[in-house]
Amino acid sequence: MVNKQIRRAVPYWTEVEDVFGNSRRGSSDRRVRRTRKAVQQALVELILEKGYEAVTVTDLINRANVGRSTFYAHFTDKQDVLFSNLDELSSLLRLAPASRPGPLFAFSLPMFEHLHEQRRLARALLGRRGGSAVMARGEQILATIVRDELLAAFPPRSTPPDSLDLMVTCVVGAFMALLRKWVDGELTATPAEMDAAFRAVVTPGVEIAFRR
Amino acid sequence: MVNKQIRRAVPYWTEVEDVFGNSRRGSSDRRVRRTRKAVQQALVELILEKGYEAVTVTDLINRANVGRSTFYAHFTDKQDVLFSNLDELSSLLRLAPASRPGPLFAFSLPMFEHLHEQRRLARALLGRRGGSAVMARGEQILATIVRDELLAAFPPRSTPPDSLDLMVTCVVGAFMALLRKWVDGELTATPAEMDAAFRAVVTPGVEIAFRR
DNA sequence: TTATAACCGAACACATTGTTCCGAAACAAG
DNA sequence: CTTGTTTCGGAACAATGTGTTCGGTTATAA
Repeated sequence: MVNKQIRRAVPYWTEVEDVFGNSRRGSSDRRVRRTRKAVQQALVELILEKGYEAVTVTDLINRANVGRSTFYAHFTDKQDVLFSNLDELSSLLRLAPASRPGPLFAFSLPMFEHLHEQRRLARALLGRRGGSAVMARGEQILATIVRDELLAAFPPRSTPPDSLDLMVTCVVGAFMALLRKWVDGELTATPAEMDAAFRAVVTPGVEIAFRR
Repeated sequence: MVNKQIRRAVPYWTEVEDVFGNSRRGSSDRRVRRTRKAVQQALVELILEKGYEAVTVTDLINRANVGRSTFYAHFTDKQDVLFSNLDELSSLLRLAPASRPGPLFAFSLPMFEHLHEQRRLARALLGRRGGSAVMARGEQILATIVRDELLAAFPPRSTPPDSLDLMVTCVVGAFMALLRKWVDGELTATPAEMDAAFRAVVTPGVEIAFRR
């Protein structure tokens, strides 16, 4: 009577790692790919319709036409689905070699351009209707990028480290604020214009602070 | 058998208005004041312990030692309690005459100072563990302040209006990012240092953009 | 073809929300 | 102090959402 069969969905998978450091997988079984994609797409649709907070797991499985037990065989949470969607956006955050000499904040333009192409997904994940978790993680990643870039561009001795933190926070905060309003459609501008505005406000202050 | 008696808690109240434009009241009945304050304090405590999202209404009424029906006689939501707490912080946002000549972004230092005094409350309401609604509203209010300040300091013709929006977004984004990390204790600095860092990064870019 | 794994869906226990009701207690006014 | 009013407490309730279990069915890969 004891059920010794281990019930595992998503078995023979190869490991991949997303921007969160979580392990994600690419399946060999067609059913698995089908189910996961259906749920992910359903989440994006529902976020754009009602906002992330308002989306329930019941909504998801109805929209995706997936059984309840099936859902929980693949994802632990609503949030798990949210994060799984980030695989597609992760490449975007991986650019920025950080040690290449050049103009400051080189990540800006490519990032705006990439988000422009993925408008729909970006809006769902990064906009106000999306959960704040994605933005928070993006902020974190961007902070290390900016920090490394500044340390590479200027001799580390010229500034006390805690002052550097303050500066990084300012720069990242300005960028993320621009980005959020842009994907939400509250700002109408081309990627080039966004990049120009960001750099115009932020760069002079940074360079003066480093007395270049 | 019909209950014609209108059951209203919180009756003979004088109107007040908070930063959200909602009407709040100061009661003459001691029981009412006692109940409201108990719930508000309970929320602050619980936010600092578990974070806003994790706090349930049941948690609130247990911590505050208040009956369930009593709670719903005073507040509609968890969020309603959150907003009601803002009365204490509202004065902080009301400063900034906006039309007085002087250094740019004069709101910055007083705001950091005031938040430093109200450390505990500020952390609960504005920090990561607090709901994002408060931050969102603060951002909105600050945006109009910054916008008015820039329009007052520079002739409106010198800049296209949509470019102004971009700049305002940058400035507000930088400030709010600093503020959030500061109240969360991720940044250790005095109010004066916070103000200096904010102005150092942001001011040069703004003044150059307006070719002063 | 066949063994296996994924799927469906119902049923379940549990938590949370917001409402209703009534007796008890606190309050303010006279 | 008495009296009429208002608030409080707390149980009970329906409604909704979550996450788990399990037996039967179907799709998949080899």
